[in-house]
Amino acid sequence: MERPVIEPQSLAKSCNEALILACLEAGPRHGYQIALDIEAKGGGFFRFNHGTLYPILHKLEKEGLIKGSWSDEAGARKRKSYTLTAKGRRYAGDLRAAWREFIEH
Amino acid sequence: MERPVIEPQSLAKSCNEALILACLEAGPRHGYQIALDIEAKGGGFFRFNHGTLYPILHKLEKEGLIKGSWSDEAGARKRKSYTLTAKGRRYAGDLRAAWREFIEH
DNA sequence: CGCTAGTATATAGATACTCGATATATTGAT
DNA sequence: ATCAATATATCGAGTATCTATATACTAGCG
Repeated sequence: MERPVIEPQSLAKSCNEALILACLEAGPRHGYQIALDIEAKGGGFFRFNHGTLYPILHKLEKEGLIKGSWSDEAGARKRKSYTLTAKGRRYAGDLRAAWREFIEH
Repeated sequence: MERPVIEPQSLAKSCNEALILACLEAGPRHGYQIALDIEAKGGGFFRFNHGTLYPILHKLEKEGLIKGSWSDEAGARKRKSYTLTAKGRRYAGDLRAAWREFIEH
């Protein structure tokens, strides 16, 4: 099983997806937090669009790469926490390794 | 001048652009060679689409990040070699640094 | 010499994605 | 009470990408 989990038809598995998956590798978090993390980590270079974020999360969930679950704590605001699935973790690892070849000269 | 050269409205400066720029940081090369390099370096994970490549190169050239020049050697096939401009080199460096934060855990 | 495969750039229609705006609702601060 | 921040979500318009197609040169083969 050398091949990536999801057939990459191309590079269109966009920056957004790659960054979100890399972010979730560090641990589960909810959508808004992902956006803030990416903005902070990217040193202001990546400005995340909230209108872009949620559709991607839904797509990734539909593809089985991440899994969302609503928190139901009393007195706390409702939020949906996302975790990488086994499939998603493999995919994120492969994707990151491929990127590293270009990033580390 | 801490700010990136080109205002990144978002992440939409796609994977394709980031990879092409990172590729050209290693030295000038022509379109087809860029596609082969990215395929090879990405370990089969990135499969580059030739129909995608050339429009992006034209766009990057129009934005002043890269500069193309036709080789005119006798007996050799015509090809357009692309080089990073000063602006493009700065942008590519910033972009790579931002990506590194996510790639190197 | 004709055939095929690989090199090399380029464009177009259909599809998919992202942007920016908008909507809703809760929490914390002044 | 009011404002800003948190938190998720959707929609139309604009943009980018995919797939297929087109052109043309080079090298290798029998």
